[in-house]
Amino acid sequence: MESEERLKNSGLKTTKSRKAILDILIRSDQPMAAEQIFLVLKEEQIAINLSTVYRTLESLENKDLVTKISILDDDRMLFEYNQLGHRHYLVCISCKKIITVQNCPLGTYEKTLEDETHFNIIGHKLYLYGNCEDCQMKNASN
Amino acid sequence: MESEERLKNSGLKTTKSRKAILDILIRSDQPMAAEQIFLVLKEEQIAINLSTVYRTLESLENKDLVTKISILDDDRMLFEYNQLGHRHYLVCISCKKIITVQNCPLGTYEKTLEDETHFNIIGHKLYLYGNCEDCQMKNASN
DNA sequence: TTTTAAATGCAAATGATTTGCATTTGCAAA
DNA sequence: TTTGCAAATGCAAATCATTTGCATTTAAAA
Repeated sequence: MESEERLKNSGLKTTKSRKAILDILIRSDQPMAAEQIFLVLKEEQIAINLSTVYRTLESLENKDLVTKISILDDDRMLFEYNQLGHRHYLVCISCKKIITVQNCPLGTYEKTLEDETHFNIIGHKLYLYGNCEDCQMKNASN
Repeated sequence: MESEERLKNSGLKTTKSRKAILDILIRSDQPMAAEQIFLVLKEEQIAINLSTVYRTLESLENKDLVTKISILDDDRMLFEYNQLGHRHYLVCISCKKIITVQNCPLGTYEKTLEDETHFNIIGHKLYLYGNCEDCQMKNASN
């Protein structure tokens, strides 16, 4: 219900599409592509047009209810419910599973880099790639 | 000439396309999209098909002569000559300029995360976003 | 209940990338 | 130097993810 609260407070209308899409992203344990969301909606007999899914994700992103991430070797944009906390992504290069990681190893690095480059840094995205436990075992037995 | 050496040693044929594309990436101070490379080739009157640029980049990437990066809010794949050293990317969200950064703030973080998640981590990509000095000044005067 | 702007459905369009196939080319072998 | 052949390329079309235009529907304020 917190997401509906945030939706109401966002200035956007509280539409069926938005509630449904937020709900799916909240229930998902990893970022999803627009078409994946669309397929889940279909499974749940919620008729929403794919173009609406794209539009809705963009609206929600603009209001910070959703964040967009971009994984190398995946052409698609991925979206997740914005849990309002800093996070990184651990990606299995075999099964493509994405695990969110909370702790940030950067410490004061952004500040240090600002001093060196005269950039005004507002954020970062860190993706770590490797093989998950399952795929390690699978690969070892092949 | 080092790149031609690496190309010869890569097992790929040393074709005109490959030499030309590597040369352009080496001369560029930041990662480039396939179409940008294509346009520079055109400017230099080097007739190479756009589909060949795509194919060539993929071949070169497969042989680690080139690396592919993916910046949020840029649909395109970006490519750069693989200087064979770890690096991160500092991206200006206004002018989209990308600056390569050498030092890595992660320290032993990958190892720590491996212990926590039982992943076998093989690498990471770090993108820092902000405004460059030029765009800070430009934005301040608008 | 009405009104209205935002949201949506629909179909088409767009742009980045990939693909199939005929032809050309790099280069190893003779 | 020539030859043969698999890799590479040009070309045009196809594919896929995403966006767009426009008519209709809907959320919510009045």
